[in-house]
Amino acid sequence: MENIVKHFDKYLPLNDNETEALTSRLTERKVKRKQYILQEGDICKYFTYVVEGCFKMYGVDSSGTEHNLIFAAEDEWITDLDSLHKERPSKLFIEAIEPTTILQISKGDLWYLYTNYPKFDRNFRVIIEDKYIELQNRLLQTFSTTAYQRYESFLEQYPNLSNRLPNTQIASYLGITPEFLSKIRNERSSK
Amino acid sequence: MENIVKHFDKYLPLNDNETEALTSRLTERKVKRKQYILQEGDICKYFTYVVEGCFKMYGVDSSGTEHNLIFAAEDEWITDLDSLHKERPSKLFIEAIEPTTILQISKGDLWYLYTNYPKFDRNFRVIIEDKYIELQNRLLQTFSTTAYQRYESFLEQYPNLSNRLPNTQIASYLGITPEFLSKIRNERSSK
DNA sequence: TCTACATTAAGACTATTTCTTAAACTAGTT
DNA sequence: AACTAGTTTAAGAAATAGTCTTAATGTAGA
Repeated sequence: MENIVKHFDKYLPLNDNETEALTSRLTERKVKRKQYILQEGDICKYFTYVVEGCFKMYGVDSSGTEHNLIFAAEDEWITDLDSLHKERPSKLFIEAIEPTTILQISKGDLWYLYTNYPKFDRNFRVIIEDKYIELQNRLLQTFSTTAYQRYESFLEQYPNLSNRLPNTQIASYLGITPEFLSKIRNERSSK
Repeated sequence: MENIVKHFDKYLPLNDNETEALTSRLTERKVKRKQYILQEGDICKYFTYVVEGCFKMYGVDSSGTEHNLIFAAEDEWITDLDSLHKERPSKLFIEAIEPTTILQISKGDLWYLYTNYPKFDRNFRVIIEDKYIELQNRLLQTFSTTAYQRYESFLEQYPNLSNRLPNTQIASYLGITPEFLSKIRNERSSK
């Protein structure tokens, strides 16, 4: 719980009331490698904060291929906002890549916080805005650069993740096959 | 100004104080077709609400090709959040596709509203969340479907825009050439 | 009315990426 | 410590979605 309180220090830090209101509504869970916290068809019930470990969120296309939308490691939030908000079945999976510890808040409790402690509106506004920026840059890159360049920027932007994740997962994030990523890495190291 | 006040009725409606605080900080502008409200290299200063007309926001790649990230028509917000927040030069252009009327609020004034009227934190949190969902679905589609399918969903999701926009602009949004979009349209109509 | 731009067409083309197979390696699990 | 499943590299052949080119026609803005 310390982590998440410190987490908010990056935004508007929480006072004692707010801290209590938040922590009393969080549930800690341990999730094993390859375990899901959301599967396609489920309605997403929680906003999840990662204390330790790492998730991937991905969709599966008609031919069964996984496409990683985003990773979430320590000190990051993850959820399927679409499903959470609109209470419709998710098109996505959220799966642990490592043994992971999380704190979860249910939609109802989160709404309670929003209504009674406006600071959460503020803090989550900024959190989402940052995620939006990330996603927008990613989309622009996807349109306007080659897989080689996208791998380069991935390494730059997420140096910690790039050591930690299997290349299959990185390939899926970049939108290519693992074999092709291997070629890119080969090309890279030889120059 | 009526429009924008009504706009907030979709979220938490504004009371008289909030309405006054907002409207007194908005500047109305008329923008001609092909005129920019943001160019690459500028630092984005405003959050812009579209009263009437339509913008495209796009990036230009190393070979000079434009890639449309998003359109914004009546009753929508547009800005380069990255540049606005971090006060760094934008990588994007925001250009009017039609003669357009807008209401703009400066970053400073927006921050003032956030600080003094928490409802704006709430409302913009929800606005951004919706945009985030849109972007996430778009990214997933880009990875997992063909241009044909993406065109289909574009027509479904933005029926009004699809009549209004030149196909060159739609092609740029889909990440293909206008010639290829023409092929897709041809294929479509013949079945 | 003029002019620039948008659309359609159609065929040739190609670059990027996938597919396939296979061998070597690595890390998680018991 | 051994087993097993999954990961990485390799390399050549193959596919294909999408581009390029040219050109004629259509359309909307000024």
